[in-house]
Amino acid sequence: MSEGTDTVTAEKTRSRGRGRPTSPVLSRGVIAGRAMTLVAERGYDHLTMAGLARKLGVSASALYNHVSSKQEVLVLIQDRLNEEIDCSAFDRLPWPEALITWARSYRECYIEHTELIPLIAVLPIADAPQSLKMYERVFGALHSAGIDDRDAVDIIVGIEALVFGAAFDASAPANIFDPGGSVEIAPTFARAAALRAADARASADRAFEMTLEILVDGLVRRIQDGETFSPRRA
Amino acid sequence: MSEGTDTVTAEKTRSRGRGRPTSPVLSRGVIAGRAMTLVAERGYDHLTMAGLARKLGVSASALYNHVSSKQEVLVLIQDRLNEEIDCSAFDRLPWPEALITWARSYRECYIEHTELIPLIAVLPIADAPQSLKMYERVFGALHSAGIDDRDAVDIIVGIEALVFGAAFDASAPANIFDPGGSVEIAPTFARAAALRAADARASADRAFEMTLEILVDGLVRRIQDGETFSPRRA
DNA sequence: ACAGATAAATTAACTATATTCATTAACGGG
DNA sequence: CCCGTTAATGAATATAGTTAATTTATCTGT
Repeated sequence: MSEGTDTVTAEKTRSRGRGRPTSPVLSRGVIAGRAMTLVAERGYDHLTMAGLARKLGVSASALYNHVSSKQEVLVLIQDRLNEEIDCSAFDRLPWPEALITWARSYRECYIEHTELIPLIAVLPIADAPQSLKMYERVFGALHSAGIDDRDAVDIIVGIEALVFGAAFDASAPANIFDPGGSVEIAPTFARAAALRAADARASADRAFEMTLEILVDGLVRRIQDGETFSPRRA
Repeated sequence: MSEGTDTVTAEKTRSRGRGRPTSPVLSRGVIAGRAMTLVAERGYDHLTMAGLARKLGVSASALYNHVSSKQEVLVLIQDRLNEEIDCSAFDRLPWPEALITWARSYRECYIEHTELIPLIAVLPIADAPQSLKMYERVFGALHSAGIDDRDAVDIIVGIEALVFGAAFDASAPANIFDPGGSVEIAPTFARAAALRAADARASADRAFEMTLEILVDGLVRRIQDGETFSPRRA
């Protein structure tokens, strides 16, 4: 709520007609903030350039003086989002526990924004300083633990994959595994899936925690045993 | 290539003007097939109702006689896609290896279609018989291995999460981790990321294989040790 | 065989959204 | 004091998904 609370901002200090306002209404930061709250309130599919501009008390085309496309707005959102991921555990816990805490926080952030995952997962981080800072911190912890560079990156990538996938799962409807009228196709699975539907979110959390724990345990074990990280094939 | 090879199909057998054609050009099956090849050729963002119709030699609005929305076209695509996932390993390999083979094939299928993941990951499978058949097969293998119902579902969900996330990663551009002008923010990470950029796809494959292997190893170990699957918290 | 209902296509229009373009007006340095 | 820069404006364009009204061959019942 730091940059203007409602539709029209700075009404007094800027001219209402055409031409240059007394003090600029827009900036990349202001746009980012508004876009975030808009997405939080109404979901990504309601984020339109026109709607965003309206909330800012400005015309849509004015946005293009500060960002060159809607994609760029998403980059701004990404950086805001990644800023909320809690990396502090790397300062106070051994790396395995810190990794788990980080992954948990990472997932929490994206559960509310699964629509952004397809974009963010393949978005270069060149212009996202917060994301860079995060990676540096995680990577540093793994590096300090004696894990070689390539493996460390692979570990980060692997956990990120799990996090993104699990975020989808957590936001899926409870009846996702409901076979509907086709129980006869999958009788035994249907029985197990029914248990899950009772509390879909808790089940999703449990599956994530289990997978994450097994994964990190496996990493620790491999390091203790001095095994190589390279997989059997490929 | 089974249902018409080019833009206009069945030219001789149907009337060209308005009104009911001699034999129907469209059906859900035909639409699904064309949509699949279109997505395969040009990517999901080039799949438009108009473009699809053009490829079928038909007007866009004609599609709405067979599907009620573009979303429904996606459901058709989903079932076609899941049909291509190779589950045969569960018939000839021990479950840990079969699980790995299945996950590999699953990922391969979705690497070409990451745009569909956000939709498919949260799509109820009630009307997707192929997907149901797949789950029954995987679940059956885990059940036979003595894994209890709830854990078996969690394992499937966990691996699926990894698969979906890894599919994004594999389709990301090579420069995804390139810090651009901000090297100073993440100096050590930047060095490791540069190695990765040399062959991004191979690196993505390696990260996936490593994570998958550790995960399945961990599952096997827990079963051998008779440990519980429930995680430490949540 | 005929009449009406139905199916399956047609064209045209409607809506929403991103994006571009020419224009306008205040500010600030030479 | 003027002129270039900045940051807004509104109008226009392009692309999409979707709906509506219409047309006509085929099917069905009597």
